Amino acid sequence: MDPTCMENLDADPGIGNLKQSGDLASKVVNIDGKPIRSSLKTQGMSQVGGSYAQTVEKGATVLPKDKLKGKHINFRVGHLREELDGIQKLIDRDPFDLELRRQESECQKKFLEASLDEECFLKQKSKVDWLAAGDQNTAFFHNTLKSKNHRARIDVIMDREGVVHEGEDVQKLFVTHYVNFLGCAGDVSLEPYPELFSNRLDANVAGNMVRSVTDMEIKNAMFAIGDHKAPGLVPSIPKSTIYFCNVQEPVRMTILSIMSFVEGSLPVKYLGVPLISSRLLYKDCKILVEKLEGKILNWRNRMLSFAGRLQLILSVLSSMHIYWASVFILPARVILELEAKMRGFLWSQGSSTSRAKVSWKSVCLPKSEGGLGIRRIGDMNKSLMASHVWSILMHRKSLWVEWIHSHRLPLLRQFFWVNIGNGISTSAWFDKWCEVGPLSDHITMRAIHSAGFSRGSSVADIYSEGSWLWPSAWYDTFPVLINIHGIVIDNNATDTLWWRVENRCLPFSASTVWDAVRYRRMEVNWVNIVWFSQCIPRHAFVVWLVMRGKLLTQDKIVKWDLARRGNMNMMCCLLCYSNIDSHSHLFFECKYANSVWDKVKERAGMSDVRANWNDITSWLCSRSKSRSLKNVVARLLVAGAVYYIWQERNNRLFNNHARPPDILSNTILDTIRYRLMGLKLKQTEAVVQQLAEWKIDVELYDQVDG
DNA sequence: ACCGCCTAGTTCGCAGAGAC
DNA sequence: GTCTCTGCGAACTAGGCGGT
Repeated sequence: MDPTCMENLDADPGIGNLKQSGDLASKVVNIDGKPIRSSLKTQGMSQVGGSYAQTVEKGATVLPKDKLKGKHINFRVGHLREELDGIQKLIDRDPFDLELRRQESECQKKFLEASLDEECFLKQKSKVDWLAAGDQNTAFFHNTLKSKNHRARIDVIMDREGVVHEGEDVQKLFVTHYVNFLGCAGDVSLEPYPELFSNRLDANVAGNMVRSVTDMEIKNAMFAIGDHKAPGLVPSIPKSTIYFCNVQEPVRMTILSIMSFVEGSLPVKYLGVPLISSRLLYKDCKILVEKLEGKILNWRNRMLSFAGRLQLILSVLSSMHIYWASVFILPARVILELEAKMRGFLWSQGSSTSRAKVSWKSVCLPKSEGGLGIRRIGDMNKSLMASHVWSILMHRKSLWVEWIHSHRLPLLRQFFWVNIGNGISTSAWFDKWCEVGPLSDHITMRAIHSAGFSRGSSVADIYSEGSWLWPSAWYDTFPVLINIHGIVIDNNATDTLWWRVENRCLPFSASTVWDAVRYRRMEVNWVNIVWFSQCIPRHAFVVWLVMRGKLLTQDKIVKWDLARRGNMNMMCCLLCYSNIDSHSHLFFECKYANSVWDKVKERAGMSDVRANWNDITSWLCSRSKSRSLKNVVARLLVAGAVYYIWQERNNRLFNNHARPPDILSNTILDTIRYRLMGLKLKQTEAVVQQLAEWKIDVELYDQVDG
């Protein structure tokens, strides 16, 4: 055994502890194979990973001879690693060099193979070493043995009086303990003393207690439990708190002494939301705002793109308030602040340096209507509240619903549509069951009463045998009644309630309600060319801004400046130095932008399209439904060109950093090429042809069947 | 016990100023 | 062009107070 072994053991914290045998804590040292690893280290082998101890336990497998190349393998791994490092450094300097990329992947493959060989070899080697070193009279062997002894030994023990025993005493203490525990020689009769148990069961009852129970008995017992009771449920004292409201002091004290619950005080939280007796105030949900703020603060230091922030808003921030919004009607101020925080995060990552480019109202439209698909908190709140209203109208069984029905209902009825069945449960005057709306909108209570009906009349009460029972004079007084046609009363069907939006009866859900109450706009035709599954999100975001005409271009700044100061600043497009920049100038009338686009448009199949934003978008829109690779590529390229030209413009403006147009167009093409390489495509003839144009090796692809 | 009056606290809508 | 801040009045509610 290598004499340096002991030093290495010391270097390893787990093993080093072995020396301090007096230390109680070190008694349970875990050696799990570390000595072996240490011994391998000393023989000049680098470790590759994996547990050597495991391999020892699993038993030897014989490796083919060519795998056992020893030091040669080790040398090869080191060499390949250096080579790989070198190539990667070169790639860092020039990320777009394709030859280097190819070399890297080749080298990486070789490196992985070599490391695998090395690992196999070392595993095998460790088994051989263990067998050889195990039984020899070496320091390593004795150390291992010593540690095993320590692990199984008790040096100090405390008895039940709290006296600590050490050394020899430990052994004695154990013996006396077990002598007492197991009992002494003497009376071993199993008959207890008669006075030990005063109450005894007679043989009959005792027999009953141990007989087997039938399934029928279990069933009967279960069904005997009340519907609202759980078997064996008793209030838990520590988990329960008692709250008083308007209770006099002596009564309160008496109740407290009987119940032995702890008295609680409001405000208290239940299921994560505050339990309060009055309406919800701003200070009750301030915590929600603070939570959101905390999240944003956590993300502040990350460099996130607009698209990244949008994703966080959609997936994290937008869901934080949902639970509260489903329980409470949130105070307007809370909604206002939550949205202000989201807004601030989206546009300026929590700091207040930059301003919103698009109004929040528009941002919160669905993507199909030109927004970003964020939902307004207020709208969500309304729609979630509506699900409570829904359970009221559906008479869901609950105390709360019953209370609402007796105290609060009459105001809400008119908003819902009833399909008449037998007409019994529908109010003739207040429910909406015909196109003209609730009849109470048109007919006065006085008229209803003088015609012999009452407030509570149902549809069934005013319709019989195919005709209406109201006086014919009503048609003169309330001409709107002429529009009400006969209805079909089906005595076997009950009246059903529907959520009705624009004459369509929909099944109820929070999202249909949200869709009905939210702010809406005309659908935009460009949604599919901005947002599609293969899009590059940060490109898409800039294109979205362009589509809305909201990039902060010079023509806009000039306009405000004119309005404010009445003079023209000296501005010019930083790409071509001739005109001031504007959306139509940048995409792609500008000489610079045009030459960038020129190199790109051919690949997009848009050589014949004029380099004008309107022409380009209408060309794309006419193909926006298509999901063929050709059209996806065109959208990707346009978005890429827009993104990089806008980036270039800003780089020149803020960083004083300029690139020539062909660098830009190459960057665009490369970026799109990498995107294409990451797609999963069905390999049709057209796809193969497209990929060949991009010089993408079809072999590299994850193939998708069907 | 019930009613009306008053106050404090709150939200809402609106408008204008100002910042970028 | 968008957002924030500010101020204003209207409207509402809870709770206190005093009178009947």
